[in-house]
Amino acid sequence: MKTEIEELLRKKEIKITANRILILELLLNTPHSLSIATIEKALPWADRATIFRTLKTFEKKALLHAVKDDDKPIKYAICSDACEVNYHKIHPHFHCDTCGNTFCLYDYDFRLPKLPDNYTADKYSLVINGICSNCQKHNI
Amino acid sequence: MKTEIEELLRKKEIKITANRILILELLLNTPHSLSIATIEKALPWADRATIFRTLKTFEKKALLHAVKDDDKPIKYAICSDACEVNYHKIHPHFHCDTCGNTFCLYDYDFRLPKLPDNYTADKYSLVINGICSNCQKHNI
DNA sequence: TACGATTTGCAATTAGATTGCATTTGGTTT
DNA sequence: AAACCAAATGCAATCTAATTGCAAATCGTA
Ligand SMILES: [Mn+2]
Ligand SMILES: [Mn+2]
Ligand SMILES: [Zn+2]
Ligand SMILES: [Zn+2]
Repeated sequence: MKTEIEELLRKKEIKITANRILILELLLNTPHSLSIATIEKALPWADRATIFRTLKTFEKKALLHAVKDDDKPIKYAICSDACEVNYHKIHPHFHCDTCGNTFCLYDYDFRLPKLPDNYTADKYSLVINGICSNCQKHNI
Repeated sequence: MKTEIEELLRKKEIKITANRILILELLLNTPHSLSIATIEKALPWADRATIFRTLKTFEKKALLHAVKDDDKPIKYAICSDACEVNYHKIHPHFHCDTCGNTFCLYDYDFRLPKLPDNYTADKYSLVINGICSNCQKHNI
């Protein structure tokens, strides 16, 4: 496991450090996006500023992306394999009103409809709110 | 003009005050959403806290809605006529990378595609980034 | 081992949103 | 008109999240 993570960091040209390994491991093992505060709770020995800068580094290297839902602390999630430094695969996100988690919807078939005349688009952000598959089950 | 505004406030059951009239007038006369800071600049005599609470009041009464694009300060825009206290007409927003303004797209034909199994949606937020009609013209 | 470039830890700052509280204001009741 | 009450306002203070400065710790390499 740790080897895979180091491999990933190497591939993205990010210098390997203990902090980075553990933060990346946490993100990889979590099915939803995480905020700095949440990462801080999961890795109590880690410093907030270090987490912040680690996330920024990862973001710059297209290892993860910021997820901005309606809630306050910004969350971060691992990028798709397709993402590179100069190309980010845009995709919708789903925010569950029950568990509060926000998920990346990589397989959701969504395309932007034609814009009004004289408007050009280069990216979008779609956040859907509702109840996630997991909370659906536990709520019967 | 002022009479129309007072009429609108009356219809929404909001007590009429000087602050509210002028803040609402500004929002009505602006084609894009406005942040508290921007309103503060346009109405220098107004207090930030008062603007804040006025916007909250307006929001609660379905006179306007918060617009959350990728940029930091939250913006606010007048609601559509269809909006009521218990029903808000959801619509996409357009953020212009050139002028920085964010517009409501009331006439944009957008419907949420079918979600993955076991996911239910009750609302969404779509923000499109690009260049607006106005900046398009000035950029030839 | 010494050196130079990064990364890290800790404290402090910034930005924006939000609140407490005393005062003012506006409408209503004697 | 004077007293009265509730809501609105102004100003300062607080809170949360994001971000930065700087010195010490690290790491790879000469
Ligand atoms: Mn995502
Ligand atoms: Mn809008
Ligand atoms: Zn859920
Ligand atoms: Zn524009």
